Amino acid sequence: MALISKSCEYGLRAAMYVAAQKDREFVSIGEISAELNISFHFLTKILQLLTQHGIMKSTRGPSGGVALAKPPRRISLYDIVTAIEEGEIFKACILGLEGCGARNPCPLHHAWAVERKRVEKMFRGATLDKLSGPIALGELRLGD
Amino acid sequence: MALISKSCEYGLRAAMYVAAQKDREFVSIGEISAELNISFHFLTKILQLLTQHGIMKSTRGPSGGVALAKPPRRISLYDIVTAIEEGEIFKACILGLEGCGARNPCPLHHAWAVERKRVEKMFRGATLDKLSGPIALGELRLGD
DNA sequence: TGTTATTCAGACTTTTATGTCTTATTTTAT
DNA sequence: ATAAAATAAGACATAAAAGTCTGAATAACA
Repeated sequence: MALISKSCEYGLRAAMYVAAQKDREFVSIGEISAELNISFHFLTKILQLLTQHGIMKSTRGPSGGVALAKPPRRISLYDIVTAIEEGEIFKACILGLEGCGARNPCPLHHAWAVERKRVEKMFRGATLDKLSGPIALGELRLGD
Repeated sequence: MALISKSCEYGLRAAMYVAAQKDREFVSIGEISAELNISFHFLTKILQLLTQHGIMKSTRGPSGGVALAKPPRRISLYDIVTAIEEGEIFKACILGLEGCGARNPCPLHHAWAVERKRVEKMFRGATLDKLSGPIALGELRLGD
């Protein structure tokens, strides 16, 4: 059940990694890719999406890297997912039918609408400030 | 949020279509593909998976086609999904981490485990007998 | 000022998912 | 028997996702 794409998985993990580095602001993409075992160039493109969406910021040159562009409590995993995934991710019909909705529903519409909403809430509620502590302490893992 | 693959969407829709044909047992794949607007050869391969898993049965020749291999109340959308999708679809970590579990969890493990279980229940509870009536009446749609 | 470490941009390649086509096999009916 | 209508099997093609590579731009520092 690949709810989200690899790009998205990587973006989420990277953002949480940055958030967990409390004493530093900018973290290099090289470090993130090495620590989380994600292809450097691929990750670079994903993080560029996040900077373009105002979720992260970046500076080049030595001691450069990426950093959160906003206070961690104002960045949720929902923000990250919607920045990376294209399309109305939390609106789509589970059977892929166009225009599936309360009027003209597919057989799973009503049941799925409930679950979809719950998952959306889960992502909206998961802000980086809540997650960064346990991650920094090693209680929650982002890699192997 | 493509929870399931296209193959899976097609397989689910096709099975529900067959279940909704109360007065007939065998339905040709050509009819299903035309009615649901799914590529004929692609659908053929998907339905072969379902017959190989004992969910459907098939006969060749004129008036042949595919039919449910079991009473509709004994076929759930969960059965269909797990027959088509490979891997432990309802077990996977949302961040794609190997060995994510209660011990050694990813940051989303606990929250996601709850939702995942609910979605699994939704699929398990959705048996073809419950869905076929409203579909046959045109209250629930399977295509455009 | 030059060197180095970094992100940025985009072309390119590989892999996986999706879709198409052709040929064989089976079944029914004439 | 023969023809027609269907599934079975598998090769082939296309599209999308994932991953790689190269060069340019930028920033820090000696």
